[in-house]
Amino acid sequence: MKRLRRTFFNRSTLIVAEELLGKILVFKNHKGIITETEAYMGFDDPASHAARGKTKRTEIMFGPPGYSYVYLIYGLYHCLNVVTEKEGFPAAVLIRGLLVQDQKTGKDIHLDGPGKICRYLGITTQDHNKIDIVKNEDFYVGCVKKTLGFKTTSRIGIRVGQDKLWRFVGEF
DNA sequence: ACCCCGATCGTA
DNA sequence: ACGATCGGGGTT
Repeated sequence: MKRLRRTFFNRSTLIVAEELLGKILVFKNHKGIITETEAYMGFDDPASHAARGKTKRTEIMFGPPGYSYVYLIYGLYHCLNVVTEKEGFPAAVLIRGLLVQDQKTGKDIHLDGPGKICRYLGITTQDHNKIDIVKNEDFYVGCVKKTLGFKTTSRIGIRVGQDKLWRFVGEF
């Protein structure tokens, strides 16, 4: 499958978040259609982990685009992001929705939530943080010709930064 | 060393 | 509405 290159991720995070809708996430033997994303970017976004500067956890968000950022939330769940924008500007897109076909049952499963996605795919901070998904053989985003319609809303699960409509929900 | 809190999810 | 569960990051 043709895959997204670094130039795709080296753009405005809002554009990347929107255009990731309908693309295919490939992880090992799994494939799924991305149905929901959120943007986190810059120093004026209080909901972003990286808004108050670089730390050991968030340094990947300051790095070059096209890398995974996987973090543990509430001590229980992992969340997958893809780093966006030029090196030095902290930004990433959170993958919140994925439509997969279960390999045992053949049934469609809508993984609606970032924790569910990582749990289903087996993505962890320990094993899958800071991976270059532009180069990796079994962790990348594939191109798709179709683009989905979408809506924007405020982001889920945050207390600050709710004024920004940076959640992108695909219509499929 | 200590404390608070969180980009969630399942159950009630 | 709430508890589970733990690492990050700021403060002492």
